[in-house]
Amino acid sequence: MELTERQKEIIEKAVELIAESSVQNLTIKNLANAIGFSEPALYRHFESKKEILATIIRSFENTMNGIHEEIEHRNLTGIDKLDAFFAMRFRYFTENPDWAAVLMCEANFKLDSELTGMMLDMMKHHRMFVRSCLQQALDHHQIRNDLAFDHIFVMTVGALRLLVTRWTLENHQFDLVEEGKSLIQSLRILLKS
Amino acid sequence: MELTERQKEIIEKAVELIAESSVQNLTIKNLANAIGFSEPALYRHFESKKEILATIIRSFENTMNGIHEEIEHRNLTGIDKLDAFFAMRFRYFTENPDWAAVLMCEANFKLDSELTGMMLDMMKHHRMFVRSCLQQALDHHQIRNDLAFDHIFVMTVGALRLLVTRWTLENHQFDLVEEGKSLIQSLRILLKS
DNA sequence: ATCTTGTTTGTGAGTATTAACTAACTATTT
DNA sequence: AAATAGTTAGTTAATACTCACAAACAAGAT
Repeated sequence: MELTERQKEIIEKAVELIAESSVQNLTIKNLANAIGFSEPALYRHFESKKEILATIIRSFENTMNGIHEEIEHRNLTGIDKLDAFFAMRFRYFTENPDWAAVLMCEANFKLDSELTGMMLDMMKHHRMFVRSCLQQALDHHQIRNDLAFDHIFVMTVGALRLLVTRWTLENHQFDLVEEGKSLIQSLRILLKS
Repeated sequence: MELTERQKEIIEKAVELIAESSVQNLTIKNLANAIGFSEPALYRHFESKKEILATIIRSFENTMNGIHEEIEHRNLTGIDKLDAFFAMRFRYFTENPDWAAVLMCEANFKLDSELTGMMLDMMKHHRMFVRSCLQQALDHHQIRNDLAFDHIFVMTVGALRLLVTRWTLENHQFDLVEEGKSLIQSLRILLKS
């Protein structure tokens, strides 16, 4: 799981290439050219193209785990936890916009059923975390209880997801962190009990 | 723009193949095999692979235009118009689940910049329609006015989009029309003034 | 009825290009 | 002398697409 500097450089460039258009743009040749060495050199650092994609998923998972840990350290509950989580996510995406473009679109990993599985697992983790926060918020009467739980979930996550998608399609022309904060504020107003 | 029966069959199969995994699964060979004729036979009906993808986008656009026309016939306003629009969309997706999977993911058309442009245009149209409905709803005081317009938009569309995405990922294991209706109901409750 | 002619829709055999990946070798550092 | 990280020159398979040809069918003229 420890990556060498060269490996980090490779997956960074790979993410760049995928973000530029799509996974169809990630070829060994393109990737090697982007880094500035020959195709076979790539195979000194990764077994296969699939392994590169798998590493991208694992790296992102690692980052998200880091965010989760930091969140747990802060002893927040319910809606404040969720708030902090999304704020940190937006900050990460702002610093790594290509990663946002690549990972918001699961189609990029449909090359292989194993990769698709990894992607679904990650999404499940994310979903469970958000749901637990929302459940906690409900339990603490931080949010209204006249709505189906699933609807609250889908509105919250759907709105925030779409914000990121728009930010990507509009070439990062607005401040995701600020807009995100503001959107979460609106969600809090709507959902408060 | 008029398609022959054979052409309709071809794009239907093409959509099936893309939905099955992704656009990477759409090759001339796969498509010809799925239909049951040889590769060159395809070129009797479409100039190129790109033309097949463009036809998919245009067909969907046509369907959506049909929905828009029918909506206009009903003389609905604001939130009722939006309601009817999404209900019809969900009905269409239920009857054509593969089309939902293919068209909810713009990455499937990043093969070519022209296709990407067509896709963005279609999304823009969609966005403008929804925004006009929401603006009308605001003007008629059907929805609360203490929230940023963009936030209302992103919550509404984001929630409904995510519902479709989940429905696709979960292999259509719930009734999209019913769940959609129920979600719209919740949105109306939240947003009413 | 049949011959001619043209159109439509298919075929088998091929093209050029590009994909992921490998083998054998070399320069550099440890 | 051994591991590391690169090279050139390949391989094999798949890609989108083309070409020359053929079967099927539908008029229209004889």
